[in-house]
Amino acid sequence: MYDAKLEVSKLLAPHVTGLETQEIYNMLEVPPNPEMGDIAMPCFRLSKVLRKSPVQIAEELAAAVQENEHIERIECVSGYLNVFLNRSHFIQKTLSHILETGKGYGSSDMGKGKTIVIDYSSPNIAKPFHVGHLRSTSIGNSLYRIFEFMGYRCVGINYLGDWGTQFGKLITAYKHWGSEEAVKKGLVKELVSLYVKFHQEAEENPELEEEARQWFARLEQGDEEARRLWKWFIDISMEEYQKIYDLLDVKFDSYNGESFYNDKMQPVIQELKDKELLKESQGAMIVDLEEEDLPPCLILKSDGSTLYATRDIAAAIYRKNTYDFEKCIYVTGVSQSLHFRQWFKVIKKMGYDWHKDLHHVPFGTVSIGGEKLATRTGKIVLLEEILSKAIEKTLETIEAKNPNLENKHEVAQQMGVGAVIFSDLFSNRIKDVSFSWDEVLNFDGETGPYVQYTHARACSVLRKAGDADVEVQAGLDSTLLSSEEEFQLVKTLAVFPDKIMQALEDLEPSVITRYLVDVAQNFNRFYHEHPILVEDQAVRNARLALVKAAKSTLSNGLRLIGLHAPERV
RNA sequence: GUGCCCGUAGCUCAGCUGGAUAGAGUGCUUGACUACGAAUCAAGAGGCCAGGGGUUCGAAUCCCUUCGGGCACGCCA
Repeated sequence: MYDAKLEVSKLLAPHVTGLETQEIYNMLEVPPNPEMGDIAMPCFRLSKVLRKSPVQIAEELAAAVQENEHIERIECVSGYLNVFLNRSHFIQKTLSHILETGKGYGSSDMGKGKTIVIDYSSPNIAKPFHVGHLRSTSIGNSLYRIFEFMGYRCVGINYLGDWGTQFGKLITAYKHWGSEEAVKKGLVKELVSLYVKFHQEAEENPELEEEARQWFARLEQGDEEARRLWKWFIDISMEEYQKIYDLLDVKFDSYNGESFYNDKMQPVIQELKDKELLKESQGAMIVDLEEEDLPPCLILKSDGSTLYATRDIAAAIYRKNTYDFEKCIYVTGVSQSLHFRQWFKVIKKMGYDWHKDLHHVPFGTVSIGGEKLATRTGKIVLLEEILSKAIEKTLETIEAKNPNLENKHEVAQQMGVGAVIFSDLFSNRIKDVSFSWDEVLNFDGETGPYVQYTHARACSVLRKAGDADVEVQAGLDSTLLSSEEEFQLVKTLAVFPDKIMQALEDLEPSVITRYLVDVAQNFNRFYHEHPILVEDQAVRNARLALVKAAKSTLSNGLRLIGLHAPERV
């Protein structure tokens, strides 16, 4: 990949005493306004070392530098050295790289031989799948695709909430008020209402709680009826979740949930004892974290039973042994931050230096109309409902604008679902989000459909160009792409690899989402200003090359955030 | 009470390893379809970057503090 910044650093380095090319590289920045240049070097910091004014340094540097094929000209403006790139050279290098790499543009093999474990989605069995779950699912799925694109082997784990006292409650409720027919008919919805009914009834009949405890105990002891019901509830839930995962186009490599670790916690508890980390406190067993400046981590309740930290620790050790990961990533709500910080430290105290490879990737809370989502109060918006509304709206738009589209239902699904995922991945994951129907169902501006539409538009031109597009690479004369819009678009396309790296380092898919809007805007500006399918074959080929490069970038980027890039919409 | 996070245009958000005149989208007011797709493009209005101190040649960005909001702080996950 052509790296203009690197070329500029190489050019400047010999003239700046005491600084390596790499250091210069890190100093370079992009001017706020394109009219000021393409790459800038602020000279203020050098001022102290060189005992000269920044203005003087910039001017001397500009005079000393031999301009070469990479550079058009250099200007000095109040302490900045502003470099204007040789546009046609830059365009030539950048476009040919993108066209050569195509579907692989932006990818790398940096992760070769390394494994990333990503724990995401992880819904609780017998609970409805709502907007809140979408965040973990979409963020985790995108990280999966980003790491995979960069050559890592990824293991996606859906750590299902398939164990715990809620199953005692559910079985109790089922035995009292449920029936096989009702559950078969109502599925998860019926399970939820049984669960809600349990809580209502338990307010007046506390003995129900005791009954639930007993049912859970029977489940733990392997009681046949309890196991059968438990398994059944899981199957019903999974079937429903699977429909949603299919819609979202999200996959997992493992569905090992909480129950998978039931028999893996005792050895861990023993290990903690052997390492003398376990301490009795108020009847419970804890790991003291005072020297880490954290509250203690609870490992065993006073009745001897395990807690979620126990399970997470056992799971982490199992995953390390099984996958030998480079990183293990947990995508959950920000409310669990302390919990992760605590048990990560327990791993550290156990003497595992891979504790530093454990990463919590928190995201903000979803609220609706200022209120938090809660299954119990019924204050939820089901994801299924959102997706179907979005798909429906997309279909209406297609009927209005492109009624002859062949696979309109498939496309409506890809765009409707895309709109929802896109808006979920648009802002920094840590920000709290307020769910709004207007926003999710708005397809103008910074939205998934806008980017997908732009991509389809590019495809449409390439299609109309017919076999001319075969000549695109050979016929590229980059001096013909001389307009501002064309240059800006190429500049935007060129930073795709940087954006992927940033998203990967920050574990932040929104970097890509926002970048795609940037590409689409630049493409549409270009598209609007310059006719592509013109008579002049040379101009036509040059512009087609640009369109093709933009198309590849858009489609690669969309895949990284989990969206489809349909060729016709 | 303690800790962590957030506060930027009416609204939703970028920008936060310090750099030039703080950017998008949306909404509002206008203009552009006999055109390669108007789910588009262009123009306008809209800001004491929550307030106050400090560090610096330079602060939306770093430090301190106040205010406002969220979350968490032992037997739920």
